Formats: sequence, C-alpha cells, structure tokens
Amino acid sequence: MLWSRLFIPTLRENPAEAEVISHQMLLRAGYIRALGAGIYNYLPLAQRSLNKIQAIIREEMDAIGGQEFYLPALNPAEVWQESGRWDVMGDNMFRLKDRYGRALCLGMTHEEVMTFIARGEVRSYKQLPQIWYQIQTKFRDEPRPKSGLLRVRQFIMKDSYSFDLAPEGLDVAYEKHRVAYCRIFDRCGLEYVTVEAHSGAMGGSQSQEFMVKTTAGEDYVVISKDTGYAANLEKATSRPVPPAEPDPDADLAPEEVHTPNQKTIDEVAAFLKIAPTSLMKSVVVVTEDERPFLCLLRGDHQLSETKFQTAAHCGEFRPAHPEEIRTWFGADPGSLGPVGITALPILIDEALRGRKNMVTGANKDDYHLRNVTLGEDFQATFHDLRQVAEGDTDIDTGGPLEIAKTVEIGHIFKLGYKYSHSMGLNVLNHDGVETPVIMGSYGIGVERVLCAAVELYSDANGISMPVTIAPFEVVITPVKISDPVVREAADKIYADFKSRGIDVLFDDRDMSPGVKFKDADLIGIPYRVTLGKKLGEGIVEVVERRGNVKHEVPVAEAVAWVADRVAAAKSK
RNA sequence: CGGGGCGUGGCUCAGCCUGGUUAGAGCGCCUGGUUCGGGACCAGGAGGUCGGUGGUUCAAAUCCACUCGCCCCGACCA
Repeated sequence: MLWSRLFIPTLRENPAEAEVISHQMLLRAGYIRALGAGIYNYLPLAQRSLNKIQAIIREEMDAIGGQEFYLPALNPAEVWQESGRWDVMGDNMFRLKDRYGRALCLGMTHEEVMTFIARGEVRSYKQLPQIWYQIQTKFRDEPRPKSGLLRVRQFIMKDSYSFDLAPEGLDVAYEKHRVAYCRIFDRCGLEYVTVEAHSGAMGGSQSQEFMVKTTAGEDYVVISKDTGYAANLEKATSRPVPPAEPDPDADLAPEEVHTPNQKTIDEVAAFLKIAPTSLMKSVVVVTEDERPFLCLLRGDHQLSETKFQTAAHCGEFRPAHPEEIRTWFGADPGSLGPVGITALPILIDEALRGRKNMVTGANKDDYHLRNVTLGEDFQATFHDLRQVAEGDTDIDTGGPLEIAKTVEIGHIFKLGYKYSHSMGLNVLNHDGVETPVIMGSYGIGVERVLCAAVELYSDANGISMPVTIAPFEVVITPVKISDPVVREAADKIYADFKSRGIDVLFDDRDMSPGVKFKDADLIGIPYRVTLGKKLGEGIVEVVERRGNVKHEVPVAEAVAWVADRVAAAKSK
C-alpha cells in the first residue's frame, strides 16, 4: 500500500480526552476515532490489526474443532426471558422495541441463542460434543465507558460454547480452549497470566481469566513469581503480614475502656496506643434476602466481597443501615463488637485464628473492650473473608506476592447446566434417557487484545506492534523520494516485498525525513527499510521498531532479511 | 446516579475572574519556491454561529439560568 493513498490521520499532540496509553496511542497513530462515549470508529490501521487478530483466533478455534457461526446481535426478548437474564442484566443491556412494540435487545453474549439453536436440533448424544463459536459485535450499556477501547459500549468478541453429554466431556472442551487461548495470545505476541477466577454466585464450577498486566487495567490480580500462583484478587488467598504486636499473654477477662469519639480503627488504635493489628474490626452487612451478618476481621484487613458471598451463600449484599445496627447492637458503628451478640450469625476471618485478648467495640457508644477472645467471650465460625493486601506473602511458601492491575482479554468458564436447565436443552443418552447437556462458555475481547499489545509495547515515540498483529509488517522509507534513483530502488524493494506476500507499506510521501520516521515509529510497524545516504554504496538501513535496533544491509538482501524475520515471528 | 473538570478553526491551548473595535497563538491545512537521515525554511492564503437555548445589558466567548456533550474519581461491571 502507498502511504500517500492510505487514510492514516496521525496527530502530533495527544488529544486532551485520552488518559490511558493505549487510548492516546491509538488516537495519535490514526487507528481509531471516537464517535461517542464508548463508541469508536475503527480506521484502516485498526481494522487491519483487528482482522489479523481475528484470523489468528479463527485458525486456533478451527484447530480444536470449533465451528464458526454468525448469530444476530439483535435478539428478541423471549430467549433472554427464558433464561432469566432479561431481568438479571438490568440496565447493562441495551433494549429497544420494534414498530409493533415487541421487546428486543442487543446481545451482550450469546449463551441463550446458542442454546436455542442446540435445543431445536441436537437430540442425541451421538451429535455431541460440539464447539460452536462466532466473532460478533456485542453491546453493553456501560454505566461509565472509559479508557479508550478498554471499556466501551460496542465491541467485538469471540465467544464460543461447548456442548457435552457429561462433565468429563466438558473438562476436555475446557482444556482445549485453555490451550487454544494460550496459543492465540502467544501468537498475538502478548505477555499474560492466567488466573483462577471467581466463578460467580451462580454456581459455575471452574473458571480462568487471561490477564495482561497494565496500569490501565481495572482487575487486580495476585501473582507469586516464585510459585507461579496467580489468582484474581476476588479469590486470592495469602499469608497476612504478622500482627505488629503480640497479644497480651494471660487469661484475661474483657474490660471496658472509654474511647470518646474514637470510631475508626486508626483512631481507636492511636487512642489506645496499640497497633491496628491488635484490633478486631466489625463489619455488619445484610444480604439481598435480608439476612444480616457480623463479619470480624483484623483491624488492618478488608472484607472481600466475593469471599463473603461464598461464605454466606448469597448474591448481592449491602452494608447495614445505621438504624438496623442500633437495633441489633445497641450502639452506633464505631463501637461494635461480637460480645453478647446472638441475634445474627458471626463470621470470623481465618487471620484471627489463635488470637486472644484483642480490642473490639463494646456495643456501647464511646466504649471499646480489651481482652476479647474467641471461644471464651463469644462464638463465631471461621471463614476466609479477607482480601489479600499489599505486603502479604504466598500462602504456601511465604514468598513475596505482587498485586498487579490487569486487563482481562479472555475468560474460559464451565457453565454447567444453567442454560440447559432454564431453556430445556436435553439429549437422549445411550440408554434412551433424556439428559441435560453440560455447557462451557469462552470469550475473547478482540479490541482488548489490540489495546493490551499497545499498553505492553509502546514507548515515547509510539506503538511497537508485535509482527503478527501489526497493520503492516514493514514500511519502506525513502529519505528523498524526489530523487529518481531512490524512487527506482524503493519501487523495486516494494515490488519484491509484495511478491513475497509481505504486508508492506511504502511511504511515498514527498516529506521531510523526520516526519516520515516519526510517523513510522508512531504507528508501530515492526520493520523499516530506510533508503538514504548509503544507497549509492548499495546499502540500506533496516530498523527494528522494538528497541530501535539498526542494521546496514545490502540492497539486494534487504527484502529477504526482513521476510525471514517476519516469517520467524509468525511461525512462533 | 453522586463528586470534580472541560467545551473557543482539524489538534493543543490563551482570552472569561474585572463585558467594550475586525476573537488570538503554536501545530496542521492550501499555493509557490528553497530544502531532504529524526516532526525543515521563506512568502502568500483559507478556515471559528466561542457546544446549544433562554436571560441580564446600550453591548456577552466573558455575567446568570437551563440544557447537551466529553473526560476523570466513585458507585456499577454475567
């Protein structure tokens, strides 16, 4: 392609609206333009990259026996009502009505439609297993679109679904996807971690997320470099930092202390001149079915929402209202504790196992209790409730843990029978008995792969795309194209690249070299062939974008030099 | 939905507080010429209902009200 004919509107300065790196870079490099909040136009460079990502996805999905479908983005309400998600999705789903007033929505994912197809046509175990996938535009009415292409309202997703007769079959399909995803992301040139994910309160069994570390991400992941342990923060476990001070080692009885206006952990700790780790924090929450719980945590620890949900077997929950707390505890938040509380279940975090003589609220305003010990002064059941915190160590080895911000690029999930049951997807088994089909669901955010690559591989000069997903593999940059000798040499190299099937961009613009170098660096083409001063000696310069490594190569060898490296990168 | 910020040529921004001729700058764009290894130079030129509506005023980019849009923080995120 000739640069002069391509639409590549690069920007010299960062648009004011862009905050995260990938957003800034994709705008500046002329890949994307915003149409509205969370709605983007993909210009030719982005489209070329996205096409390459999708081609890799197709190859790997086909390799595990996946069959490509194309389902409608526009869905009638009925299928979603059947699965129950018409209500569950709430405001996150775009909904509309047709001219006759019939309810429709724009699909956020396609479990329902796939299940709809399967239940009409798949009748026998002999037709299983199946892996069905599509690459489709999805819609989500995000409360807050942000971070460029990272959180948007319309995006492309590869979603696949597996159908099996038995759990062992699902295990196979799940493992096939795990391996395929690794190959896909490896081929896209990404560095990523796979983490055990929380599978939701809905009871799905196993689930893993594919995450790329970036400060632009919103998901926190706990990683142990030594052991390879990696888990979503929602689910991660760790060894807490030991208490800052030892507990009083004596058989002591609770003792009231006056703590006027000392409400927060830090205030009470400072007032009593003890470490926050010597305090027991009381958190009162109420589940959506109106069951109240008292959760006890070490003063410096946070309650993990998902762990509480697991412990309490509940979905959504909320902090208790002050009036409720007053009714149950006889005191305001800030002076709450477990002693004397029997009206609601008490859950205590594992980190408090073995502790004694701690300080906690007295259930009397402006008073706390010293010397409170589980088993002696109150009863509670142990659960893992605390969220992993900075400074914690590996639960097995005690080695260092890192809490990293990441973006989720893929997710594999054992669905189980959720949709088979709600929508009636059954087949006859060997014995002629109607049996529900067990399903898996597997997604990849296509734009997020592009964003992750940009987040991972850009520098002050712009993007440095992996060869496999770069919009072009090589760019030819004649320093002075108005010189007929240079032009002729460049034309020849261009033709040679094309004949070898290399994606080549020819910067035929009659501009000063600085502009062309800057633009080439900005848009992230992995290799650049520069025809400059030494062309007279039969030498061109080949520059690797990543690391800005320069090589002087004889003109006659330049095309092969690049082509070999491109081929090597693609065959990895 | 709560909190904060912004809206002035294609981009980045100044001007607004303290109202007063033809609304500015840099970059980009067009024409001609000179340049040609890291966002060149000279000369000439085009381009703006100051987000919108209403109000105050002799007079509004500037003050007031409403409204729309965008960004950030939070809530939210199968």
